[in-house]
Amino acid sequence: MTLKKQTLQQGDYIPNLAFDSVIFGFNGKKLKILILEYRNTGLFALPGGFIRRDENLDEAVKNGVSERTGLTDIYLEQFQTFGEANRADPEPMKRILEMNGLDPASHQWLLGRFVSVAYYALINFEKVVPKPDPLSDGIDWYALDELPPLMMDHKTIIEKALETLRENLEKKLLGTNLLPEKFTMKELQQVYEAIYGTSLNRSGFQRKMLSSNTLVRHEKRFTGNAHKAPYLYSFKPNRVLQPID
Amino acid sequence: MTLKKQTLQQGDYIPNLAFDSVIFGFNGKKLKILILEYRNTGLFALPGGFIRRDENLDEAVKNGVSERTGLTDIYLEQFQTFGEANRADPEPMKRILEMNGLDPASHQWLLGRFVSVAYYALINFEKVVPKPDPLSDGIDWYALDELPPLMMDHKTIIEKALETLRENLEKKLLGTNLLPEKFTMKELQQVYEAIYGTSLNRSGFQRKMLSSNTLVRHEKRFTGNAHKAPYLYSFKPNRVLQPID
DNA sequence: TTTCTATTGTTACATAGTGTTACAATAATA
DNA sequence: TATTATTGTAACACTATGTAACAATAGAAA
Repeated sequence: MTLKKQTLQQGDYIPNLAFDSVIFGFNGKKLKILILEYRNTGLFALPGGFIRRDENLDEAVKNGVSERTGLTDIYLEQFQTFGEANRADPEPMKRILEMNGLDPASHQWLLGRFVSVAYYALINFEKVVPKPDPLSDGIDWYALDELPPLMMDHKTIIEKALETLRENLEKKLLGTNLLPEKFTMKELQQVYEAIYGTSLNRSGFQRKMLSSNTLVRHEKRFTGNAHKAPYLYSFKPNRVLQPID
Repeated sequence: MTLKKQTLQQGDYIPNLAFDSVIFGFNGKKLKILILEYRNTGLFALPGGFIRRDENLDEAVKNGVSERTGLTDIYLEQFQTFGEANRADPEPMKRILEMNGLDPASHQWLLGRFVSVAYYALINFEKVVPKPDPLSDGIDWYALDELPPLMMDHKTIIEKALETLRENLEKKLLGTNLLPEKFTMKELQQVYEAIYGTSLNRSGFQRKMLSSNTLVRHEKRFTGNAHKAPYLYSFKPNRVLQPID
C-alpha cells in the first residue's frame, strides 16, 4: 500500500481496489525483491498503492513502481488479481496508520476489503535507488529464500509472480530486463539459473541462446583474470520488450 | 454485466469493480462463445457481473457463470484485469437501463468507470442450457469468426482469452473440459484444431497424446459407419483439473 | 620465453522429439 | 469376398537437446 499522506482521501481513489508490485532485481548472484518495512511496526509488505478515479490501472502501477525505484522505463507485467474476501486483516493496517500519526477512524476505507491487482517488474538492479513510501521507513532487497514474514497474502503473491516469471522467461526473453545492456553469456546464464532455481548446462545454454538469433555479439570483456576473456552480448533491439507507458 | 433487478443497489457490491466471462464451448466443429444481447438495444456483451462486498472474487464469477450456463462444476481461469480509465462509455449502459424500465439517474454507479477482472470458462457444450441475465433477453453461442459487434472492450477481452487458452492448452490439458468424458482421438484433435485455428498432423497428434501418458483407452465406438471403429479415450482422473470452488 | 591454470567458444556424438509418409487393421457395404 | 473409409502404428528423415570433449586464450607462474 503506497500512498502519500496528503492524498489519503478515499474520494481520490477507486475504493476497495489496490495494486501490489513484485519488483525483481538480480545482483549478479541472486534474484531479489523489494520489500517495504512500515514505520515502527515490524510489518513487511510488497510495494503497492491505489488507483485514482481517472487513472489507468497500468499507469497507477507504473507510477507507483517508479516512485519506489527511481526508474522511469520499467518492464511491468500484470499476472493475477487477488480477490479473496478475507485476504486482509484490518489490525496491521490500523497499527500502520497509528504509527504514522493518522487516525484509523477517519481512514476507515483503508481497513476494509481490497481486491488487489498484482504486477511484477524486472529492473536493472544497479540503477535502482530504492525509496520507502510515505508510511514506511525502510525498503530493501530480499533474496527469495530470505524473505521476512509478510503481511496478508503477499507471500502467495510473490510465489505466483515467480511462477509466472518462469513461464514467461523464454517466451519473452525477460533476461534482458534484469541485466545491464551488455553482458556475458555466463551472466545471462546466471540470471536464468537464479529464476529457475536450478543449474543449467553451459554448453547447451550457449548453443540455445546463440541459435535463438536474438543476441548481438560485441567486443570481449577483459577483466584481468588469467583465462580466456568472454564476449559481451546484447539483445537485438527489436526483441527488447517495451515497458508499459 | 449480469445482475438481478431486485439487487441493483450499489451498496451490495464493491463499487467500480466487475467481472467478465468468456465461456468457451465446442460444438463438434467450432469453438464458440456465449454472448448476451440486451433487451431492445441491439447491444451485445460478454456475460459478467459484480462482486458482493463479502464475496470471494472467484465465487462471484463461478456463480455468475453457473447462472448463465446451468452448470455447477465449471473450469474457470482468470486471465487478465482490464483497467483502462476510459474503457466504458456510459451511453450504452444508460440505454440498457432505460430499456429495462430502470431509471439511470438512480443507478448512477452503473454508469461510471469499472475495472473488470476477466475469466474464461471451458464447458461441455452439450450440457449447457444458456439463460439470459435479468437485463438481457437473449444469450447465444457465437463462433469466434462470427461475433456480433460487442460493447466496450469485450472484443479485446475475447482475443486475450483465446491467446491465454492457446498458451495453456497443452500445459493444462484443457481439452478435457470441452469434451464429454469419453471421446475419440479425432474429437480431441478437432478441439485442438479449433483452439489453435490450424490443422494438425493426425499421426503426430496421436503419437504425442498417447505418449503423454495422460489418456486411458476404453472400448471402441461403433457408429455403423463402414470403416475401422475408433477407440474411446478419457483423461486420467488425477490429471483432470479441478474447477474453482 | 615457456608453461600452467581457469574459463570460454565450439564441436562431436548419442538420444529424444517431431513432421511426414506409408502400411496394416478393420467395420460395414456391395 | 472385394471394396471403401477411417484408424492405429511403424518407418524414416530431420531437428532439438544433454553430455562430454577439445581447442582457444588471458593472464600468472616458472
